[in-house]
Amino acid sequence: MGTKILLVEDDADLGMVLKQYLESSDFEVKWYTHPKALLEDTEALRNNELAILDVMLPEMDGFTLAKTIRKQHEIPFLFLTAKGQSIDRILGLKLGADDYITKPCEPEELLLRIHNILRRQLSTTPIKTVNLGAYAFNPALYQLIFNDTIIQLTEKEAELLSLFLNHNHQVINRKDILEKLWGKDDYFLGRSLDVFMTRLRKYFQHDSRISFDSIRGIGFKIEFPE
Amino acid sequence: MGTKILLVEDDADLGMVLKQYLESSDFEVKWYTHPKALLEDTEALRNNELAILDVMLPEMDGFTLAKTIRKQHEIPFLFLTAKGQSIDRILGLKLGADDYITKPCEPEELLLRIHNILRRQLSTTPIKTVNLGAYAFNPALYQLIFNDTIIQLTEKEAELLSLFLNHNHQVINRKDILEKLWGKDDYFLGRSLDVFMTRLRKYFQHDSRISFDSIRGIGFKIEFPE
DNA sequence: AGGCTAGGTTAATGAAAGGTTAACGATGAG
DNA sequence: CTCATCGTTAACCTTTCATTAACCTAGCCT
Repeated sequence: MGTKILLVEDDADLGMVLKQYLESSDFEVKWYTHPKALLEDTEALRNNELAILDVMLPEMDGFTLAKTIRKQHEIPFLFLTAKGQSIDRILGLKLGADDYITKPCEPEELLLRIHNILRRQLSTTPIKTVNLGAYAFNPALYQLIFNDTIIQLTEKEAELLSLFLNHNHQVINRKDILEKLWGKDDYFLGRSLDVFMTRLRKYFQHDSRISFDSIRGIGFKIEFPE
Repeated sequence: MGTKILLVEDDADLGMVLKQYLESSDFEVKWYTHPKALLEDTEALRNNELAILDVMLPEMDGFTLAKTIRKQHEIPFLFLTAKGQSIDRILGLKLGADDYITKPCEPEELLLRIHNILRRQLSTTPIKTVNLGAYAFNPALYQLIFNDTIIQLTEKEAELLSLFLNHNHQVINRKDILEKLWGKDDYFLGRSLDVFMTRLRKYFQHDSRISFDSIRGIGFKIEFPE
């Protein structure tokens, strides 16, 4: 029994080839020719582990489709792009394990990327929501729950919080945070980080067990209750 | 200034292009045309955060190079492969964050993969501490641990202590200390050093085996238990 | 002994890091 | 086009730390 993969590809020939190739590599493939067909198939979205999306699709491009799906489901994407096509938007999605590959692609490369994603997936997909003292956090939906009220976090807030969750009880460098979330480290981004720290602290002010202590010259020490 | 990257590429044209492109993207790039040159530059291996290796190199291919470096240093690799080249061996390396990209590559794709690697990188760096009698010292976090309590040192205190650790049982000149930590030696910096000595002595007052004895006119004699 | 200097100690000072709040400007939805 | 949203930048304030200053003690010389 193989891993279940969703495939959205409008070109009938390519779709068929991919499906057969992946099936021969021991995956279970469900193939859609229209983005909408996948969106409506919520059962499939819940039970599959990877979605391969063509970027050029009728009605709705692959990135938009991915973004729409992300609002509800936590599933990694592998995008199929034509050579030279801009991939800036992948950076915008940024949640987790996504990757992309250019068409036409080597079969082995496709398999490698799929395996990479699944490998990362395994180690990084935790529970749907994490309990944080008096709070609960859903990383996929950027939501923080406190006393039955939902606090909708922004993308960066959620990313930062997710990063901290993976480093509970640890000290984490400013520089590492900046590299990881922003890709580089300069003065202004550092100030930006400070602004986000203030925001996170405000969200968590009602549970004194949760703290983000600053360590001058180094970074922050993260504390969440077990 | 951005993240430091090592690049090994024997083709002069491509090497130069890559170096310039990455520098324009705010990375700091050190470029080698031969694998050996990198292997010998241990200082660079310690202080850099990502190595981009061409797979086809003179004398030693990129994978072998990576494997050799891995024995000593923990650094993620991004491999440059020609299209169609076998990539099986990348799977063999298997250590976490590595990735690869096929030449010729889109500039944005290169940046994307670099950022992906750096993003994943953080979670895997371990912490190490040195035992000092009744104390333990973590140089990376500037922390001194004594009886389960953490004493947060400042940057200069930690630097000074680190210097002393490298000269256990030895006499060390005032002048050398000043040159090393402050870059120069004048009257005021000397007094500053004395202030730091007082502080270090206070921190370590609970273990009599640890001492920083002054030797008039010369410097200090450092003693830590083994 | 007394004078001189190196170093010990503590407190004052100024610069830089970080905290906080608000304004700005890009982006995207309606 | 207008409005809302969100990340970034700006401005201002607080805290921290290295440096400087001031005063004190111990060693060394004649």
